[in-house]
Amino acid sequence: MENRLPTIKEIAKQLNISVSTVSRALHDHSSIGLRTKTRVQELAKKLHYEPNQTAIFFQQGKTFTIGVILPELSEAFFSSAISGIEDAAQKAGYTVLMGQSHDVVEKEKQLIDTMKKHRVDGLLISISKNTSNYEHFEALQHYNIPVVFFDRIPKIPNIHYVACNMINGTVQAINFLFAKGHRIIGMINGPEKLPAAKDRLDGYIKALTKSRLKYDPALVLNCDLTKESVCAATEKLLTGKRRPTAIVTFNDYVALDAVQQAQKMKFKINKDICFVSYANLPLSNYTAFPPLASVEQFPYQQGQKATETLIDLLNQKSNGETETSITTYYKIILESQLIAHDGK
Amino acid sequence: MENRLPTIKEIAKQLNISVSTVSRALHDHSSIGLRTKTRVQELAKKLHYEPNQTAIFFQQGKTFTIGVILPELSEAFFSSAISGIEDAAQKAGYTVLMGQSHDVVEKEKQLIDTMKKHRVDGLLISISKNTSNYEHFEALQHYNIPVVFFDRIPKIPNIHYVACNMINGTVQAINFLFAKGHRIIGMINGPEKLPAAKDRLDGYIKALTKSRLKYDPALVLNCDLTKESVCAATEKLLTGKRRPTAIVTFNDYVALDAVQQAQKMKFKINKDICFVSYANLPLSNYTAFPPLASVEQFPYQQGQKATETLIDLLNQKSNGETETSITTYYKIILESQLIAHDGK
DNA sequence: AATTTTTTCGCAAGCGTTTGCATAGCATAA
DNA sequence: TTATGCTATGCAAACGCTTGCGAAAAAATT
Repeated sequence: MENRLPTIKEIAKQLNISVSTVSRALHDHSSIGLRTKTRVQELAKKLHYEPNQTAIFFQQGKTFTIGVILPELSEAFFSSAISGIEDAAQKAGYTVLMGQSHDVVEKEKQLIDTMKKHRVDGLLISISKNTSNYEHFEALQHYNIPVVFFDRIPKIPNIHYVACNMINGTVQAINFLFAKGHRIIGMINGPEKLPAAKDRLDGYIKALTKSRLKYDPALVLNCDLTKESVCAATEKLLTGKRRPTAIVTFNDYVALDAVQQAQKMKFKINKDICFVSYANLPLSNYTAFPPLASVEQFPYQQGQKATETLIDLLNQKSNGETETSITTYYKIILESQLIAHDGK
Repeated sequence: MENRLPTIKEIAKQLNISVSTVSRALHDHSSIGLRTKTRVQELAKKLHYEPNQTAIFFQQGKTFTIGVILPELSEAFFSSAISGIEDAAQKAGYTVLMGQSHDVVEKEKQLIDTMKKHRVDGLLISISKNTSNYEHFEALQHYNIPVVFFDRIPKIPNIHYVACNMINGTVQAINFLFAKGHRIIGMINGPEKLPAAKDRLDGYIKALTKSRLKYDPALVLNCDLTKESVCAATEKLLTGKRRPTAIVTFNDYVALDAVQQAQKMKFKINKDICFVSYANLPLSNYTAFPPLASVEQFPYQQGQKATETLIDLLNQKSNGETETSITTYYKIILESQLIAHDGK
């Protein structure tokens, strides 16, 4: 009952032909006679033959596998992204190997190692928020394995990436609030290091200037996304000298925490104080006081797009474009979009 | 600049020794002299040598990869589960290859094929809700590749699985409502086909009987989880002859939709009508009228546990236990648990 | 019938690694 | 000195498959 999987060698022996003939027959090669072709194919089916991909991968030096490294699979943003990635990969005949860094740099390095050893054809990476040293990414260049970063992009030149432009979304958000009559608008931003936080701030300043409102740094606070820091920031804003009538928060979770804190401080939501945020989570539809609007970042599409460009790169590579000829780096920016939650 | 990755053969040539010596040196084999060992290791480091896993996989017939097939990555339950899976796999030195079936059977079959071809060492599967024909799973037995099902289990004998017992959780839920004085308790269940739905119903009946309440089939409705069907079910329950004062819903999303519908019908939530559900999503903390309580199904732990038992099986296999000797099938049941949301 | 073309197939190398076995060199013990 | 035992290394096969090239067989053309 030793159920060894059948190989083409097996088939060849049983049919008294050579393995090369079997191989070609299974690939419907033109140089194989119809008679033997069908004989081979029938026996293959009968034996439940399945080509050993590991042998093929090895033989061809290509695995049709793309590695994905991201911080946290259970986070809504990333689970949408990975969903888009997997869909796009599946469509192109690739499978995805994945690992989560949990935002710890050491794990991120390990994962890169694993992926390298697995000989993934390419890599999709959203970097850990604690990563400030990028040499393990740069090392990948030596190995000639294409990388497309998404969402969380390292600050190094000459990389491919797809990200969502938060600036425009932020501008939309501010304009939205401006149109509603708000003139003092605060912001609870994320960790300063995050590029995503910088984008938001840039958009914030840009929109204010356009609306001829003055930019007051005291109205912008950073938080580390923990509930405590969000509450602290909220409290500080709402007790400050210039009390904002609206606050833009880093994401929906921050918004929810901030709302709670504001309520605790006896502020009337959407009356004394309004919130606008990012992410556009579905839950917004259900909560008591969802942000008035939320900037959608299209995680699924980001994942999808990143995968598609990676596969593009892979095709270029196999089409003989030498590495040196690849001088263009994909820098794909999706536009974020403000989604207003029509307050019934 | 043709950046071919260095091989052990390269190293051998440069050092004028044989590949086997290099191989052994890199593995710190005892039969290699210290002198050559260090020479090899140093050159390897200098050349940035990385063993070609694909060759090793092929050679060893083991990939240290486990395949995961589940319906939808972006669903909260599954994204938690996959997070647990990945963590457990990573800990054991495995990587995970994954695909989503989007609940379409054909894709599920394809994925199994892909996984088979990739020669994953084992498989973790949560089946599509539309799967009623299980032969593509049974075929896996022939290939001697271990499978552990989780959460959504096919109804076939002799399989390994880990699931969460919804019966107890349901009993807890009903008892919880009973203790609050409710005597007419409705249920908006999921699709009848789903075993998960059966569990809930079983628990429902069991608890009612224990509390000496009579089981009224009119109080239990099935829905297909779409908003429309949920609303329809809610309306039907709330306009029925015996109007329930509490409703147990299939999951938190269903609960939220039902709450909306009830509000639209001018019912006062938590006064005229109460809700209890499943999933225990974090968002419950934020919504205006979260279910009074929710049955936690521990998706992360399920994923983790499933992975651990799969790896157990793999170890048994490599330890020479013949397949015939494996007569015991793991049937691991986690107990669900009612989490009350202390209504402040 | 002789020759060319086409069809159909086999040989063998190669992909990178591991590993059982053989074999040098060399020191130690008899 | 010779036999014995290590130590350190090399040889070669094996894993399953693909593919360039050559060759036999069959068919078509003179």
